[in-house]
Amino acid sequence: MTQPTMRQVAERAGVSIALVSLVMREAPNVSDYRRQLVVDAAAELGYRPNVLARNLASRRTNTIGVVLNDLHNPFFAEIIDGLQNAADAAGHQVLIGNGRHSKAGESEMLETFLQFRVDGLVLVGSTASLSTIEAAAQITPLVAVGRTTRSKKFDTVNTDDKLGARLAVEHLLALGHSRIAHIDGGSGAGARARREGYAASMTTVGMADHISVARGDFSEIGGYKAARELLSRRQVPTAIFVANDLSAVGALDRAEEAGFCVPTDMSIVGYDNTSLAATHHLSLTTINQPREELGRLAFQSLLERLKSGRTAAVHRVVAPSLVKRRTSGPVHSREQAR
Amino acid sequence: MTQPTMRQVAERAGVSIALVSLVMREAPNVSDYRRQLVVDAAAELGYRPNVLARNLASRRTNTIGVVLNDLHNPFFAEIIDGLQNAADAAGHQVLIGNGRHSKAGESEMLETFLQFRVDGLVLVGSTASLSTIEAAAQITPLVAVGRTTRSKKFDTVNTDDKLGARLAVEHLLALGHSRIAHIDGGSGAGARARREGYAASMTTVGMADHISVARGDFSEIGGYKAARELLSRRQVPTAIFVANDLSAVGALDRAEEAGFCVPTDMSIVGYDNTSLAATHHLSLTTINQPREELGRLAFQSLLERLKSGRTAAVHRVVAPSLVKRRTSGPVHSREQAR
DNA sequence: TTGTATGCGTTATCAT
DNA sequence: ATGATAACGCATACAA
Repeated sequence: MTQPTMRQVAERAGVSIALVSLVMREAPNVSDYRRQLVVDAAAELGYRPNVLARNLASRRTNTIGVVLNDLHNPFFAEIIDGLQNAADAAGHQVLIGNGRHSKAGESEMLETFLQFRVDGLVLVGSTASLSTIEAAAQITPLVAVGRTTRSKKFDTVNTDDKLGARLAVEHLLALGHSRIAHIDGGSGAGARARREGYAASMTTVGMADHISVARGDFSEIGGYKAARELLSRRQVPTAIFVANDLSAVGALDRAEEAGFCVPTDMSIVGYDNTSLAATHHLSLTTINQPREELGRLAFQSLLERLKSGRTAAVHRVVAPSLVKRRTSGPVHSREQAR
Repeated sequence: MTQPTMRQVAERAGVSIALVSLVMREAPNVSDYRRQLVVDAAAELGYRPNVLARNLASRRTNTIGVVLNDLHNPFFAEIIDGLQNAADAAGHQVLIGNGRHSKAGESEMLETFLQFRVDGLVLVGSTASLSTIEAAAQITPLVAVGRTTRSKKFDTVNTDDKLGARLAVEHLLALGHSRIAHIDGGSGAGARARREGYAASMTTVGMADHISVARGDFSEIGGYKAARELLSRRQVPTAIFVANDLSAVGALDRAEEAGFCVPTDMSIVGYDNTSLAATHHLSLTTINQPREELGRLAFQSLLERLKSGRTAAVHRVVAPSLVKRRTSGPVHSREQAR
């Protein structure tokens, strides 16, 4: 149960601890002969470097911490994929912490990672306060994904959510809809921009009167409840733009439960273009976010601060796109008359 | 950027480093007066304990590592929920590593956690070789979730998958089906037990002739492809029992794409009862696995080894149950004639 | 209750 | 190319 140390490897190989250290770090100036001695001794003993000691001494951990907030949303899984590919290529470890949808949980994870002295921090879908994030960014390079709040202290990577919302609204307008409602993401990351983009687009085309927003929370059940409220309002919408795919599924459920046929009686457009939306069964019209690229760019931001010592904040924005599927269609005359 | 240490806190508070250490660990025998001195000094300096140094010195990390293999499957997210609740209550940190569906990735994550000297390891949905796992279990307490392989070296927590498969088959039999096919999980965790349970149940009721298995891999696309193959066989099944929900969605997609109406022409039963299956839109008949309990029990196993020093392996099994929804129904006469 | 001293397993500097 | 040795930041036995 007690693991061998460099000391024991050194003794067995008949060399100094320093040399073992050099071999472990694959230093160039070690004779092949002694290197082999050390490698063999280590293998025989089952030596495994103690990363705690190594990181303590070297003052680097070669690890970046990712604070996630919703393990249930495939959107985040896909961001991690991109992030991890990039980190792997650069030889960095990725550790994931679960913020569990709560500010407290998120702060706790943040603190844990800071105590671990990670080299960098990635916050994805964070709802922590700006001051919390900035405080952490003071300590270590930090990038927030999907958060539009701009700060001079940390980097951000996100989709142009206002544009995304506009694409959704314009798609529905083109299909003849006017009573287009929105289920938002509450105080979640990116929710505000999508909500504002929706309102702005509606206003631009002279449909400010039809602006109708129900509060959601980016969860499936949140979408369900919001749809229930929306469909019981005096002015029933003919289309709903939902702030993310997960909520859109909930909204879809409620709409069908209430007897609406999608897309005949009701069009629904989601946001994210997760694997969920792509399933043939759902076939959800949605706004694509380039998820892997978001992850990749996040790591790139970190790397720039780590390697090049960049300190000025960089805010990267990627473009969303419309993905037409089966949950949106032309407005129906029966609906028009409702 | 360079963080304060205990030394500086001690100087500022006018006490010894040891006393600062005591205060940080909330030791009982410290005078209120000095405690306050230390607490204030720490706050003023923005002191944050260095977990690397702490863990190195104390030889405990208070952290357990979880190796996940599929971030995209909500099934795992729900296990983590249960695990994390239990760990929180016991004051343990949880760090997650992504094995990324590959043996190599999983081994790498395992190694990373071992180098971090985590107090315990949880493998969920692992496909690593028995020897790899046993080697790790030699070093630190380890529990595998969803892996039926029994070993004397590590604990396991899993659902009785043979029973689960039987429940699925019996449900379909009761609906009048006889040509019941199975899409398996390939070499994935739990796949074998479900496949064997399926075959055994079919045999028991004298339907060994109708045993028909297509290879999947627990992924959505895997389910899609397997269904495509199944539906093109000479004997087209009237029902499919799929090894997990995610694959069942893929199978459902393919069935509908091929013109089958579910459940009229084709019944589909999944496995896991993830949030996915529960959506009104899918409403997938499935076998429930008590996911949070799996997570809770996993942590409990670890805790027993950690606290009580248990060393004998314990294998916990929980019972699955059938959840009837809308993707399964009585066999249709037209189908019978096919 | 508080302080002193040693060790945890590395890295890294400086000799040789 | 290799070895001694001083950090790294903290915990902990022991002393006071």
